[in-house]
Amino acid sequence: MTVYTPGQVAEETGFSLDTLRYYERIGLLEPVERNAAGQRRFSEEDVGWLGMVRCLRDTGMPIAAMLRFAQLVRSGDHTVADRIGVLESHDAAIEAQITLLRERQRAIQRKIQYYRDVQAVAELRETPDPARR
Amino acid sequence: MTVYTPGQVAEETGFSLDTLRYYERIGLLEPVERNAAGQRRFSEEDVGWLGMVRCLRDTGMPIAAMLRFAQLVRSGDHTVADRIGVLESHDAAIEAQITLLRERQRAIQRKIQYYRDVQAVAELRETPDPARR
DNA sequence: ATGGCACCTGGAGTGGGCTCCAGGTCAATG
DNA sequence: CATTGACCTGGAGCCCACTCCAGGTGCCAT
Repeated sequence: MTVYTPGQVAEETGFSLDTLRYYERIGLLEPVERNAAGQRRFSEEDVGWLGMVRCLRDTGMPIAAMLRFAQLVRSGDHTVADRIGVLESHDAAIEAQITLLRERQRAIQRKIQYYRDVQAVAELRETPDPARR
Repeated sequence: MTVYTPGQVAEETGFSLDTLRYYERIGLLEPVERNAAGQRRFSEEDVGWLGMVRCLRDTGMPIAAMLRFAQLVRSGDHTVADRIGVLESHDAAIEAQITLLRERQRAIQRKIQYYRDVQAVAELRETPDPARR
């Protein structure tokens, strides 16, 4: 059974040491195993769960919602349907997020084009008729 | 020249009255015109700028960056190239955001599929051999 | 044995972005 | 002429998600 030091986990998951401790404190992570000196040793399972947390966080799920999901995961197999429900609705939320992002992006791109046109006109003014320069 | 009351602007832009006042306070909005009673009357231009702010906010631009952009807009035509630069790099940031979101979304969808498989196996266990029920 | 390093704890502090509040002004409506 | 409702101000408060800190432990290499 492989175990990971806090430093390794931070490296792998991209969470800071402080964030890892914070997640454990608030119960997003179950109490992590310790070695004789009291230092954390993360299991494969911990690291896997942190991967899930990474996905959910990066897609905008608030910590409170992740805590509820964590509760489901800990409550055993009879919650599998509920977990699917949570993830499906989050999947839909991500889709909506992307749709909005694309919409706003198009508006910004139109603005860029507008500024380019403004520039082009300005240049025309500088050299109104190339043939006559 | 049409003007808009705070309520109308809130309605149209989706920003709350408090947020509109906050944006003016921090200088994201230039001092808004007032009527005789000291109440705000937003111009078309204000509303247009708020549309831009909406786009930038919704796509994750921090307020500090929007303030810098606002400065460029106010500094006159010679900043058009800079504005294009800001918007282009923000456009790229949005693209990156969407790419990450899609990546995470795929991982979540794989997880959903995994849970569905777990469920299927569980059902098999309940009725191991349909022919023999 | 001495330094350096990775880690530990509880608790306080930070930053971003609003959001709320008390107490007040004005204009229109019943 | 009293009430209602939309608005005003300055300032405090809030929520989220970390992040930092002081003071301490244990282990390893020089």
